[in-house]
Amino acid sequence: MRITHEADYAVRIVYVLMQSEEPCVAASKLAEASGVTLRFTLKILRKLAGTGIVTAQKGANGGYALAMDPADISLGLIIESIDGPFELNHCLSDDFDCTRVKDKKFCQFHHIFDSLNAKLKAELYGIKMNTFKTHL
Amino acid sequence: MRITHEADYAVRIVYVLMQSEEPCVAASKLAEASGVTLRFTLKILRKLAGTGIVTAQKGANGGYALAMDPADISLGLIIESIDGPFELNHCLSDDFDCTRVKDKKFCQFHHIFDSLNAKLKAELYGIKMNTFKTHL
DNA sequence: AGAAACTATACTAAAATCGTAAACAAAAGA
DNA sequence: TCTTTTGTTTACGATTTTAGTATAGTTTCT
Repeated sequence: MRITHEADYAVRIVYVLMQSEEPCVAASKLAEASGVTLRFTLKILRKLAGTGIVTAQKGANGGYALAMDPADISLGLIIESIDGPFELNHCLSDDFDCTRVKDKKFCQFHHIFDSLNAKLKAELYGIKMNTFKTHL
Repeated sequence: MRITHEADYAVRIVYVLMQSEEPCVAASKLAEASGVTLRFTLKILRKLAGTGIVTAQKGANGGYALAMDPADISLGLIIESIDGPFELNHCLSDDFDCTRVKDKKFCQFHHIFDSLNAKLKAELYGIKMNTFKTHL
C-alpha cells in the first residue's frame, strides 16, 4: 500500500521545479536538488513530460519547465503519470481476469473496491501542489 | 499503489463471515466461499484474529466467528491487520533512515506525505463493512 | 561542427509478494 | 482418555514488481 519510490521522487522533482527561479532547469540540476540520480531523474521527467506536467527543451541550455500551474497539478496526477492508473486492488485492473466470476459487474467485491478506489483517487486529485508552496 | 492480494482476500473473508447464518464457521468453508486456498485462508484468519476482528474456536465444530460489529470493522482496520501500518510512502516508515536530512521533521517532503497519508487513512477507516451488507 | 541536453528501449539485480509445506498444539465430543 | 477436528507456527521457494543502469540515439544552440 505504498506509492513507488519513483512516484515519490516525481513529487520532489516537481516541487523543486516549482520553487525554481528559472523557468527551464536542466535535468542534472533537478537531480542534484531532489537527491535522485541523474539517470533515474531523466526517466521520471520523461514520464512527467508524457502527461504534460512538464515540457522538455532539447539542446544546449535546454531542460525542463513546468507546463501547468501548480494549482492544477495534483498529487494524483503526478502519481498516475509515474505508476499508471490508480488501482487500489488488482481486481480493478482492466486486464485482470477475475477467476471468481465471468462478468466483473457481478463480482460482489468488485463494487466494494471500486467505490473505495474512487474515493481515494478523488482525495489524491484534490491535493494540489500549490498547497505546499508556502508552508515548507 | 495497491493493497496486497492477502488484504483483498481478508476483506472477502470478513464479508463471507458477515453474511453467514452460523456465527462460527470453519476455515475450510470460508476458504471455499471466498475462493481462497485453505492454507492461505488460515494464514489470513490468524492475522485477523490477532487484531481481534475474529475469534477462533478450536476443536470439533470449531471455526471462526466475527468478534466485532460490522459497523465497527473498517476496511482500514482489515487492511492494516494484514499489510501492517498504512504508509503511503516509504519515508513515513519509522525505520526508514532518510538520506536527505538528519531529522525527519525537517524534511520538506515528509510533511506532504504525512498529511496525505493521514487523509487517506481516515478515508479507509471511515468505510465500514456494514455499508456493504445490503447492496450486494 | 560540436557540445550540451533530452529521447527511447532494453536490461539486470534486488526486494516484496504469493502461496505452499510440514510439523505441532489445543479443544470438543464420544 | 483418545480420537477427530481445527487452529498455530515457522520456514521455504517461485513469481512478480520495483529500482536503477546501460547503450545508442536525436535535437538544438553556439
